[in-house]
Amino acid sequence: MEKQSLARGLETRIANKHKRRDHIVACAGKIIAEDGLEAFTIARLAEQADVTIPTVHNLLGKRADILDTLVDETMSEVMAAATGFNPSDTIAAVEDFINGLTSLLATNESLYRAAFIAGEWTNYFEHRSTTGIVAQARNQARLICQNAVAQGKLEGRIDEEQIATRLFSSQRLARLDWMHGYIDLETYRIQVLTGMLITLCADAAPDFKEELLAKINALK
Amino acid sequence: MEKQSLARGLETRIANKHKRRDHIVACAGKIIAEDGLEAFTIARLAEQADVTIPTVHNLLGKRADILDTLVDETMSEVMAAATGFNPSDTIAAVEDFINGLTSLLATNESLYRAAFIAGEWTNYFEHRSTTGIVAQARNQARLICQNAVAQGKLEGRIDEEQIATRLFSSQRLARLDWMHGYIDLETYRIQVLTGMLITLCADAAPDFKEELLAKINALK
DNA sequence: TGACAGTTTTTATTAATAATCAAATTTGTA
DNA sequence: TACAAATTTGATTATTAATAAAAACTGTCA
Repeated sequence: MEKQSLARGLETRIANKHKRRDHIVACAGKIIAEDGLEAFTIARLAEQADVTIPTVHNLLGKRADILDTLVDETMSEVMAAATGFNPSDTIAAVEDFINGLTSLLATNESLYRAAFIAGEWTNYFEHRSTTGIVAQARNQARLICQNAVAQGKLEGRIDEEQIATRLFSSQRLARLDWMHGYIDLETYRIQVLTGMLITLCADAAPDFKEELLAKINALK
Repeated sequence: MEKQSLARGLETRIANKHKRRDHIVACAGKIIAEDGLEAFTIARLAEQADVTIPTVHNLLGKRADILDTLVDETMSEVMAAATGFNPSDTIAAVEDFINGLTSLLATNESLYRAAFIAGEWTNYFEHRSTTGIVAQARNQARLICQNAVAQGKLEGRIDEEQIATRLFSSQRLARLDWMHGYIDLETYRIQVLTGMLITLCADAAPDFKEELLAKINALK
């Protein structure tokens, strides 16, 4: 009896609450995408979402929480886009990875930039963590390396973990430059690709190295 | 006559002003080093420096200007420490570079971390700029590569500019991890070294590659 | 040394922002 | 329509950056 009384309309309310919450998060992304992180104030967000400031806080918590939410949601899209390549064809895997990623980013470049900036700000990419986007990216790099070693494309004279680390780094560093607006998305793509291929060169068996060099020099 | 009147005691005043200014900047570094950028408020700075808030503003301008000043001063030390190696001995040059740099950072690790954090925040490392610490680091990397190519250590099958870019990147990325507190200074040193040596491997002539591999595997 | 011209510091104040609480309102259901 | 509970909001507090104008101080020279 009491339970029924408590539950009266609760489910519907929760569903509505989520809708309103999502709307506010979308507005947050829009503000940051348009005018940067500096412009992202609670007052501005409330205005944009057509609610009052306390409502924003009630639904999403404090400013940092709102950024966390935005970053979380955006990064799950990014994660999804950066998978699905076939790790056994080393060069194709590298290409598919970065092409998939930049294709997604291109769909709303300023929003994704905003989310990455917010992510850096909130320490989302704390790379010791064993879950999340960083761990996933590292695992993908490792997988590519393991396959390449197994196929004799890499000689194994350098620890494959080291190679994987550098593959991952290529992607990370270029992304930072794109995020800061130093380079555009296409340059980002090329730099990641070049960086990864050069890294692979360091331990490549002769035939594979020829293949890599041809690719690298075609990219210039 | 009027000029003399204007100049009355001016030089002494300017000297004193600089002293007071320097003291405040030092306090700023101390605060950030101890409690991070978040703790760095004008009120806290004024208290630490034993002056009032308007004095801080009068001597150093707005908050962002204070950070700029701190970063500028710290980075000129860093620049000085990261030079002076002999670029013709490739491996030694790489080692001297990173050893010189980390030795300096070790003298006041938290302060330097603070300055790098502030520098990222103020976009000090905007890497398109053709002057400053970024350009210098890139030029050093380029110099090392040019020497290596000239000596036949690198085969020149990969554009030496690309190799230089990756040498520079190795340093930059590891430094970011150190700055964020993900890795300690010694790990930073090892990672830069490993990254640079692996990069050189990608285009190394056979003999030089053996030398590099020996170094890399000794580092693990 | 003392007056003073100009610099420096400070008191007082403004403006912007994040965050919270209790009161008023709205919502979904029976 | 009435109700219980969730939601929103007006009002308010606290923190911070920044500034203007008055007060205090400083270094020099007669």
